[in-house]
Amino acid sequence: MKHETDPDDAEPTSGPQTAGGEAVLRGKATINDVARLAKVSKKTVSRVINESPFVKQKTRDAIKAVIAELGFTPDPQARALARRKSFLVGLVYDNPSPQYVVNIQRGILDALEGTDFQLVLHPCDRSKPDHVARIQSFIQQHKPFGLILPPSVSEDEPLALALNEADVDYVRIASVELDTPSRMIRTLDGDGGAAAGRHLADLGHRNIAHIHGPLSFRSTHERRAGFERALAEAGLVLRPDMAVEGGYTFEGGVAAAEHLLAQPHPPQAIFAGNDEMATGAYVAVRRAGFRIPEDISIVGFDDTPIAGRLWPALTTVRLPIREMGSAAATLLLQTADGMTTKKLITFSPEIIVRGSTAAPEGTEAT
Amino acid sequence: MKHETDPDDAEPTSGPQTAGGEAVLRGKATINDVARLAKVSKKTVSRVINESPFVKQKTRDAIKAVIAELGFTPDPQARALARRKSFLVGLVYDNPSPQYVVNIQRGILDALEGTDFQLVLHPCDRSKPDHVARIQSFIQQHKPFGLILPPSVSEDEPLALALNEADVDYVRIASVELDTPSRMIRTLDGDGGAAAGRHLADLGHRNIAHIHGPLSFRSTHERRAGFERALAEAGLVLRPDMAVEGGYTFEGGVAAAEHLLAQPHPPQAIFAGNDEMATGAYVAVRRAGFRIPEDISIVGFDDTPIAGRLWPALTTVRLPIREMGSAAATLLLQTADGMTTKKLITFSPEIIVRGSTAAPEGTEAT
DNA sequence: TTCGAAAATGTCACCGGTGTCAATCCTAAT
DNA sequence: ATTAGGATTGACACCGGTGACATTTTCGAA
Repeated sequence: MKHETDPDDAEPTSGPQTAGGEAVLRGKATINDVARLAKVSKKTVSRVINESPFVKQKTRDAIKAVIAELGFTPDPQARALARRKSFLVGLVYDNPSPQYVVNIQRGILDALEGTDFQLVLHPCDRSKPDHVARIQSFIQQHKPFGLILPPSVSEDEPLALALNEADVDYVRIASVELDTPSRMIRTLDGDGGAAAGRHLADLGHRNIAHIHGPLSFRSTHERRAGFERALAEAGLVLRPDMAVEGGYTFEGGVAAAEHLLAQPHPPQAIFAGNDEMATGAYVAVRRAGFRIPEDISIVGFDDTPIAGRLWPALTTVRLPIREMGSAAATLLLQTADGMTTKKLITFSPEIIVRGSTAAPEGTEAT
Repeated sequence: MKHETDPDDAEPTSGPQTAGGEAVLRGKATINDVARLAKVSKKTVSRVINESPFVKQKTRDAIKAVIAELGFTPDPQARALARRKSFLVGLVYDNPSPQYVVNIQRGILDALEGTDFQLVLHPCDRSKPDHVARIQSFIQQHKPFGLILPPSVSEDEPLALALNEADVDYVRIASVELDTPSRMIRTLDGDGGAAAGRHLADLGHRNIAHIHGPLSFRSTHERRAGFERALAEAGLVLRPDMAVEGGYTFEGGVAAAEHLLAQPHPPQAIFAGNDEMATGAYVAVRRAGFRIPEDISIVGFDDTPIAGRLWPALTTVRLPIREMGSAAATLLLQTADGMTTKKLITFSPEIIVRGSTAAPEGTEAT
C-alpha cells in the first residue's frame, strides 16, 4: 500500500490537510500531489513546469491552476539530481578591487531575482598552481548551471580550455576579444583610456603620467593603449619613466605615485588605471605637499563608489559594472530559455569629470 | 538481476572502464562504484562518508582507500535530496555599507573553504512588507543548511521568529543580546563608542558632535550610549543639537555634517557612527573650508578599507568584520559536527588612531 | 468511414544518496 | 560450548524530480 489508489481520488484527499478549503502552503507540496489533484501523470506536470510546448493548452491550464492552489514549487535539489545540473550560478573571481566585485555581484543578483537560480561565490587565487583544478572540482561536484568570470579570471585561457572540456556554460567579462570563443561581456577599455587621455590633454596638460595595473591583466594594456593613442592625437607621448605599475591596488598606487613624484620633472597629471590606484595617488600627492587639482590632476578608472567619496571627487572613467554583471547573468540564463541569441554585449566607458582634474596653473584649458 | 551477483565480482569489473589499472577520475565515481569495489553495501559507504562511529576500523580503512583511489566525492544534490537539507549557507543581508558586506563574505568564505558548503547570497529589503515571506520561501525551496544574519537583518525579530518555525539554523551578528535566543556573534559596540568618546575627550575636545545611524539599528544606540558614557566620564555632555542622524550612508554623512557645521557653535570634533558617514563628514568639512584635523577632528567606526584610503587617514574604531564572518560560519557548522559547544562569541572593538584626530588648535592633549 | 502521422500523455527506470529496520557478526558471560 | 546483547552491516524503499521510449489521442487526408 503506497499511496491510496482509492476510487475517490477526485477529492483533494490526502496531501497536506485541507482544513477549510483555502490553499495550503505548509509542508511543501510535491509534483506527485499536483499530479494526483490534476489527475495527470507527474511527467505531464513536469512538462508544464519546464514549459514544454507539447502539452495541450487545456491540460496546461488545469495543471497550472492546481500548482497555484497548492503553492507548489519544484525542488531544486531533486531537479538538479535528475538533470545532472544544479540551479547555481557561480561567480568565480580573483580581483584586487573589492568594489568591482560587489558591483558585479549586485548586477548578477539583479538579473537572478525572480528566477530559480542562486548566486554562489567562488573566489580563487590564480597564483596558486592548482586553481584550475579547484574550479574543476567545484564544477564536478556542484554542477553549476553556469559561471560568470570577471577579469582577471576571464582572461585565464587555461581555465577557459578546461571549462570547455567540462560541462558548464560560462560568460566572461573582459576588455578584449579572447582566444577561446565564448559568450562574453566586453568593455571598450581602450576607449576609456583614450577618453582619459583626451580629457587631460584638452585641459592643457603636457607632462602626463600613467599608473597602470598588472601586466597580466588585459585591461592594463587596453587602457594604456587607448590612453597613449589619445596623447598621440594631441601630439604628446607617454615617456617611459612616466609609466609605472601599481598592481591595481591602493598600496601600489601610493608607491607608484611616490615614484613619479620623485622624478626630476614630476607630472602635472596622472591617469591611474583604476580608482584604487588613483586613491593611492591622492595620498602620495598630498603627502608630498601638492594640491589636487591645482598642482596635479588625477584621473581614475571604474567609477567605483570611492571615486565620489574622495575630496575632491575623482574624475574617472565610468564602467557600468553593475549593469555588466546583470547582462552577464542574463546572457547566461538565455540558454535556459533555449534561445541562445546574443553572444556578445559591449559596454562603452564614459568619462565622468569631477573635481580632481583642472587645467594646469597659469594655463587655460583648450 | 540488479547488480551482478556473479562469483568473480572481486575484480573491478564494471564501473568506469579501468583501462590499464590506474584509478579513474573521469565521469565522477558514485557511491555505488565505491561500494562495489570495497565489497560492502552502499549504506556502509554512506556511513563512512558521514563519519558514523558504527563502522569497524578495518572496514572504514578499506572503504577510505577505495574512495581515495576513485577520487570519489559525494554528490551534494543527491545528499540534499535525501536529507532534505542542502549544503548551502545563506548570507541574508540588508546593509547600507557594501564594505561591511564584502568583509563578512570574505570571513564566511574563509571558514567555508575546504568544507562541502557553499555560500549563496541572499540580499533582502527590510522595508518591503513581504521580506520575511521571501526569505521563508527561499528556505523552503533551497533548504539551506543555515543562515548568517549580519545587522540589521540580525535585529529583525519577526524574521527570527519565522526562522525558528522554519527548519533552519542561523547565526546572528549583532551588537546586543537579542530577544529571541540563538547562536550569535556579538560585538561590544558600546565599548567602541566609549573608546571614541574617550579618545576625543582626552585630546582636549569639549564641543563634540555625533552623527549616528538609523534608529532602527541596535548598533546606533549602542555606539551612541557608549560614546555618551565616555563623555560623561570626562565631564562632558552630548548636546541634543550636536547629535544628528546620517543613515549609515555617505550622503547621509555629508548632510548631517553640513547641518552640524551650520550651527552657531560648530563642533570641534565629530564622531560618526560608521566610516561611510565619516567619509561624508570629510567632504562636508572640506566644502565648508575647514581642515582635518586642525580645525575639526573626525572619528569613524568599523575600519572598513576606505578608512585607510582617505587623507588624512581616518581614526576609527575597528571591528574585526572578516573574523566575525568567519566565526559566524564556524559557529554555524558546529552543528554539522554534532557538537554544539559555544553559542556566543564576543568581539571587542579597538580604536585605531590615525591622522584625522588631533588636539584642538592652541591646546595640548591630556 | 478509415488510416496514418503528429500531438499528447503515460510508464518506468534512474539520478546518487539517506533513513528505517532487519540480519549477521562478535565478544564476554554463563 | 552456549548464548545474550551490543556492534556491524545490509536490504530496500524513498527523496522529488527527469529522460527515454511506449502508448493513446486527435485530426486531416484518402
